[in-house]
Amino acid sequence: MVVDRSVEALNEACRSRGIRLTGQRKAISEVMARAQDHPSATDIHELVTRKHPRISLATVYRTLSVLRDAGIVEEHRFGEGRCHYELADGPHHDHLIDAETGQIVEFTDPEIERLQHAIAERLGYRLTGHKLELYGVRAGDADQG
Amino acid sequence: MVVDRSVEALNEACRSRGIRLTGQRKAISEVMARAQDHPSATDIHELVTRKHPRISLATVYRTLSVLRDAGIVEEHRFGEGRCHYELADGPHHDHLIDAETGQIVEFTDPEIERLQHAIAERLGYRLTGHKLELYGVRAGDADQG
DNA sequence: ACCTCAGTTGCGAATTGTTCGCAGCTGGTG
DNA sequence: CACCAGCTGCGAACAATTCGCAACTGAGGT
Repeated sequence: MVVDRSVEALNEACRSRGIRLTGQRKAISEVMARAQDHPSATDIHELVTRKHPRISLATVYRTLSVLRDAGIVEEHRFGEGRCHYELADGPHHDHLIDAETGQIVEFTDPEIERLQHAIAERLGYRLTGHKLELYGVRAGDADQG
Repeated sequence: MVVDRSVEALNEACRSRGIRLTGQRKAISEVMARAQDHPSATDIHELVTRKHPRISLATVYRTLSVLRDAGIVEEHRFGEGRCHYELADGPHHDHLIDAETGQIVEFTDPEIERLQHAIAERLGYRLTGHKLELYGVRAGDADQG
């Protein structure tokens, strides 16, 4: 799923798009590159403070917006209030959220992608984006009945 | 898509669940019954004020929560910040949001429902809920090139 | 190495959407 | 018709995100 997670690749992606490389941005890229989950802005802020104790949450938000607009990170709004972020460095995928633990599982399904386009077309629209989230509990777990 | 939209049916649904029927709640039910779109809490508040000029936005939120928990209305979080509400009085459907106008089109697709279950199963989960939103622009409109 | 300045940052305050605390009110039951 | 659990209005509290502004800093040119 991950094509290239090196910080240098992210920095290069920024340079190529004319995004100035500051210490804060490099630190955020580093955190994003390491992240195995889908951290929120405050999660990221907390992690980045290890390297940049005085970095502001606003800067984290601003940087994430810049990276989002550049197509380098993806922003997700799962269920509740806050946004979650992940690198957009692999092929498209959707998410299944464990309703009990909040754990997020990534998956792809070409069939469902195709269907979404077909549905939009059927309704007279050209698909420009979509959001598919599945919520579930681990099969065979205690809460079955 | 709509099975029964009469205010009396909603009131009865409340009574049968032990939800006390106040003037405010009846007015909110009335607004929801009439709504052809997917109004936000403030939309609903604004409409309800016609009948109850002193109703508080907090009451609207509280009532919507009560109705949501009772399974009488559904709460959606499309793209941006605020929640949108609709009666849960028909069969399940998903939404396509016009990326330009914000207009919401409802649709159902048994195939996609089936696929979602299949995917969850494949990942070792039992599907308990899902969210599918398509974003698109009207095909053949100006912004094609 | 140094200058320059547009772009970036930190701070705290503003915004937006939603919820809470509490004193007063009210539906529906006896 | 009285009672009281549950409901309401109000304004304040909250949470996530954005903004305004003065100070700072990368990276290109010299």
